[in-house]
Amino acid sequence: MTTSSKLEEKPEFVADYLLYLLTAASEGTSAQFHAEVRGLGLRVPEWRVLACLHDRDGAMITQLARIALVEQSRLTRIIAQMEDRGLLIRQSDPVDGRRVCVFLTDKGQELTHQLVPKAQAHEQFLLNRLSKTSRANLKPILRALLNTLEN
Amino acid sequence: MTTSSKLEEKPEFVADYLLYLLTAASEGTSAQFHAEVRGLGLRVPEWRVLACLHDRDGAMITQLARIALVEQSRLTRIIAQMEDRGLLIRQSDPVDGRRVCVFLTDKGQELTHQLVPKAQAHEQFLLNRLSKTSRANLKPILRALLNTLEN
DNA sequence: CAAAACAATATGAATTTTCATATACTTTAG
DNA sequence: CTAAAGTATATGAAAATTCATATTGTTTTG
Repeated sequence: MTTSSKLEEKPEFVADYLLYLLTAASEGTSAQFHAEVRGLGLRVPEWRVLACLHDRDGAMITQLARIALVEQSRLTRIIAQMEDRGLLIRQSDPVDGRRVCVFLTDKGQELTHQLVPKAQAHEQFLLNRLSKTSRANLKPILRALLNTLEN
Repeated sequence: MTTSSKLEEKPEFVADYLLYLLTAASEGTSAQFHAEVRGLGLRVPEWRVLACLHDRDGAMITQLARIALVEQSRLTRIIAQMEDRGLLIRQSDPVDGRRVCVFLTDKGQELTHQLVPKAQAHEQFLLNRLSKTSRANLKPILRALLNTLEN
């Protein structure tokens, strides 16, 4: 027999629920870094766009939306605002006229080169607070979890 | 010397960035379940409120906001809508008149008792797709990560 | 090749979310 | 006991987000 009886509360659900742990960990850790992002005058999805363009300058809107985890029509407006602020430029794809390719401007690159190292430093800060084995296992497990979603 | 030279692209940042992996894993896995939630006519934060109340019926708004990862003024409105739909009731705390305690109605409990097992089944579905060691380590590592945030 | 199906982006309009702050109540300090 | 400080919730107004769909361009098919 367990320690609980019919009259006691059932054990807590939320505190041990995988999706809660994932979301809380994601939001909690991100919040720390997002404060730095806002300090540089960017909103979170804007930072994500910069990070994506860091890897793939000239990506099209749909790609950016998928990688930056932002819905397409929302991203279209975010990109427009970022263009207004001189962080990037849009250019219609000569090969496929439906596509809009997005390129960092010098100003956008400057911000990106400021933020990516900060992001990496923050990641190290987080990982350093974990035990050696947790540190070694965290990313591989998350990748495994992501892989299960692909089929 | 590595395989990259000055003329090649630097290795991808985003795909291996911890906060990206966490957010993508969280959003990707959650999306599967959130489809079920919407199928029952609930929005995500509403489901989170039900789950919190499942554990602590009568919790106050601020507590719910913290556990459900929703900003307070937003939660106030969500709770109001849920009350209109007959899922819960608000009751000012007799001990501390500033507080508003939230209780599930029968209708709310019914929905909750439908969803919590679905959530647990989905969690098992996810965990079953991982290797034995990943399965064993995922939650403890996430808890460790959450613990690093608390100080 | 023309028509149909498909794909990428943009946009209007309703809804949601955020931010700052008001309001109401409680606790602390003097 | 009263004033000041603190806490919980609510709310107006601006901004962001979503959803459905329009628009434009491309690919496929008969």
